[in-house]
Amino acid sequence: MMSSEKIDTRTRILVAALGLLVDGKGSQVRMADIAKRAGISRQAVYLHFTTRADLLIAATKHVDDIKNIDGKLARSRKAKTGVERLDAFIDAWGNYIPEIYNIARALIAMSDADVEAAEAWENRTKAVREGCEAAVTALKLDGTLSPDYSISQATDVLWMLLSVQNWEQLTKESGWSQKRYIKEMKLITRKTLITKVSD
Amino acid sequence: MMSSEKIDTRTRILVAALGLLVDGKGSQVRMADIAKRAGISRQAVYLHFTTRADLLIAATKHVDDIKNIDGKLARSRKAKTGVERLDAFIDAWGNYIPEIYNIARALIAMSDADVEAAEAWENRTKAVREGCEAAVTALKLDGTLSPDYSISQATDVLWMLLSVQNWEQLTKESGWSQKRYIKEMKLITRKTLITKVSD
DNA sequence: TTTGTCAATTGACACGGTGTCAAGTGTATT
DNA sequence: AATACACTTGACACCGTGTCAATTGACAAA
Repeated sequence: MMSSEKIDTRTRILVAALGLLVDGKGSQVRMADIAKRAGISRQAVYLHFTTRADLLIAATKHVDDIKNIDGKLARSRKAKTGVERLDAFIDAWGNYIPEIYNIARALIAMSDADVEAAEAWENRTKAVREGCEAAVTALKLDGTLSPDYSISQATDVLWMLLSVQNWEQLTKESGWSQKRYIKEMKLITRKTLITKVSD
Repeated sequence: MMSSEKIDTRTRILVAALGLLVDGKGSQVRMADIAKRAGISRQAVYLHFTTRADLLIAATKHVDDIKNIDGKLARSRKAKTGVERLDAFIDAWGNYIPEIYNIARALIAMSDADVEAAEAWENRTKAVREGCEAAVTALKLDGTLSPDYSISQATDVLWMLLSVQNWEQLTKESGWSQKRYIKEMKLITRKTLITKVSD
């Protein structure tokens, strides 16, 4: 029986889909392409996933498992001060974005056609928002959160700043390196969210 | 003959498309829907626009003409100081976003399937970027631009902050009012781009 | 009045992509 | 030998885009 060697067809499909999404033309990946890459018939894909959206959603979950985003985010929660925690969160999430960027694009593209896809993507962004809120709350507890904002408002702002679209714009349109993106985001969030330390 | 009264079919189509985009389900607007609303046959639409992308692009230009975005942006260029100019630009562009939001969505959605649509949208964002650059340059001349950034870097940041996606996230996801969006954007841009005046 | 032009109409169709269905094949299990 | 299961092949319905051909109706010029 061999526990390894023969990989689950379902995961082979997921891997194929991810492969195409990564080096492919974003949301233009068709069911037939995925099947071909997985080495099975197009129809067989439907034996494992009821719709394209279903498959895409499963693909993002699969990436989460492999890359262990939860673990990375958890580590950011251990930081002592609020500012350190903010930085750690930006490190964790900001460096995760490139990993899921292509799938994100596909999911976002499907979102206005497919409710399921929209919900899947919303779940993910909501999770990020929670991370933002936790970081903001830590700032508040330290007394370093800017008096301009309530926790909820500051969360809105941080969430906006750390959106996939902003990452996309800065790195893809403006040509920023990943390293620079992280560095500048830390700076911008400091400037906007953290109170002026004058003593 | 009557110069008015009988409106150009082409514009009737554009108006129909815009109407559907505004109160409709974003990018889900079909050629048949537009034709129906314009009161003509689906095929007749193709007598005026070669493709759906073509129509959508023409629709954005039509909005620009009607709402006179150029005029509004031009006014922002008259401000005396750099900071005033930045505010005026945010007022002009930020308040224009809701007008084009739905068309923007449709255009963005088509962008990874249709090269023309992608270019049309890119042209528009490029125009916004130029506005950002002009505002940033004005700050630089005043000596109020933060030493953290070169003109080009500051433009990247401002451009990112004023993206349609950020407007969408803050107003649609976080529930900010338009008024608040404008107010907070002015604040955030000040905090990130403007040097601390300590004297 | 006839002729021509032009916008629009009707109806049919090709294409590409998703999702479904039915019948068949090969292989491992019992 | 019988059964179950994963997968295959081939056909097909559905939808939306874009195309084509033949027709209609109005208005203008001769």
